[in-house]
Amino acid sequence: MYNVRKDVYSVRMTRDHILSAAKVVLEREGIDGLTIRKVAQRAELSPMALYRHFADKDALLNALMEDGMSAWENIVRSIRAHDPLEWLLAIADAHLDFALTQPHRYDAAFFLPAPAARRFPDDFAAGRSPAIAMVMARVDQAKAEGRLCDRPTLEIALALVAAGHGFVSMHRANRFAGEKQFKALYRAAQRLLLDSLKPSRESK
Amino acid sequence: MYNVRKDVYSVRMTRDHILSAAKVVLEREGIDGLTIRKVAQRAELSPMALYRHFADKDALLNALMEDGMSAWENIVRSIRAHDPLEWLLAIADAHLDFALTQPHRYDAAFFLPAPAARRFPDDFAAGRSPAIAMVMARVDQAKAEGRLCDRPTLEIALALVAAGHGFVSMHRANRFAGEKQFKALYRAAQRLLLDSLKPSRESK
DNA sequence: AATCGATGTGTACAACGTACGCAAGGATGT
DNA sequence: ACATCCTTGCGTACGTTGTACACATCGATT
Repeated sequence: MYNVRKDVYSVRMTRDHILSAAKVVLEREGIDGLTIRKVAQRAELSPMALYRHFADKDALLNALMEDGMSAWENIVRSIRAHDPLEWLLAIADAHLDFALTQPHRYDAAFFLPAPAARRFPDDFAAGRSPAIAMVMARVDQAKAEGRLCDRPTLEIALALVAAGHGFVSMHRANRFAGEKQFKALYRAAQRLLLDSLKPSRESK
Repeated sequence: MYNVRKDVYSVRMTRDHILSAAKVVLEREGIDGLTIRKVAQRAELSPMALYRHFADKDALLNALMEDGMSAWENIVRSIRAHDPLEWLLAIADAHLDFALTQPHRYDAAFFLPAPAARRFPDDFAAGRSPAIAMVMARVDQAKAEGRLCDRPTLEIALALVAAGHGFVSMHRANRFAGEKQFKALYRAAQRLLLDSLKPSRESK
C-alpha cells in the first residue's frame, strides 16, 4: 500500500535514507510543503516508519536545518579571496546567491528554530556558529591590517550578517518590488556597510 | 453548537469584530497557533461564517499583517526626538521593543508575506512603505546637516532597518544565547552602524 | 529451532482549511 | 401587510495533516 522497498530490511542506513528523501522534498516543495507523508513516500516507507528514526516532525526539520547550515558553512569555507575585505565582499555575494539559488535550503538553514535545549550558557555567544566564526576571523585580520574600524569583532561580524539576512527575510516576505530590486539593494547596502566600517581617516 | 451570539444579526461590524477576535488569538497563540476555528470561537461565530468576510485564511492573515504594520507605523510616528541622529537611535530601540513586547504582532507585521499582487511596478521601490519613508526623511535631514555620509538615502535607511530585522529574525530562530545577549548585541550593532555611517572626517 | 530487540506497517483519531447547500435576518417594493 | 431578494450565518462533509497504538516481521543470538 505504501509502495514499500523490498530490498534490505535495512542496515541502519535508514536515517540517512530518510534524510535524503526529506532533502529532495524540501528542495521541491519548500518547508511548508514538506509533510511526513511526502517524505515517507519518497523514501518508500510508510509514514510511521519515520518515527523510528526521528522523534517527531520537528526533529526531522531540525536535521534539515543542520544540513542546510553545514551546506552554508561549506560555501563559506570555499571562498578563496586572499584579501580580507574582498573576502567579506565575497561572502556577502555568496549569501545572496545561496538565498536565491537554494531558497528552501536557505530557509531551513536560517529560519528554522534551533532546538531551545541547544542554546548556549548565556553570557557566551552567537559567535559559536562556525560560519560566524569564519567571518570574525576575517574581520580580525582586516582590523589587524588597520583596514576596518576598531570595534568589537563580534559586533562587526554580526552587523554584516544580520543586515544580509534581514534583506533576505524582507525579500521572502515580498517586501521588494521584485528579485531585481532586491538584489540591487542588497548589494548596494552591503557595500555601503563595508565601506562605512573602514577606519575613519582622521585617526592617522 | 458553536455558542453563537444572539444579539444583532449584524450590521456590517462583523469584519472588524472577527478581526478583533483574530488579534486576540494572534497575541495569545502566535501565528502558527492561529486557526480559523479558534478565531471563530472567540468571535462567537461558526467557522464558516468567517468566509463571508475573508476569502480564505491567507486573507485574514493579510489583514493581521496590515494591522501589525500600522501599529508599527504609529509607534514610529510617535517618536519625539528632535535631533535626527537621536531619532534614528530611538527608532532602533523602538524596533527592539516592539519585537520583544509584542512578538506575535511583530511577526505578523514583518514576517507574513505581502500578497504578491501588491508588489510594486518593479524599478520602483521598497521605500514605499510609510515606515521606511519616515526613516528616509530623518536620514535626509541628517545628511543635510552633514552628519551622515553622502550615500543614497534609501540604501542607508534600508541597511539600518534590515540589520535590525535580521537580528530579530535570528533571535526568533533561537540563534542567540538568550534574550539578554540578543538585546545587548542588537543595541551594540545598531550604535556601531549609526556611528560608522557618519561622514568620514577627512573630507573637511 | 526458539527467542528477542530493532524496525516497519495499518488503523485510527483529532485538528485543520474549506466546498457546498441550506436557513434565516434585514431591506425593499408593493 | 406581504412577497421578494440579497446578505450573512450554519451544519455537514471531505481531504490532509501529525502521530498514538497495537501488531507484524526481520536479523541476530542463543
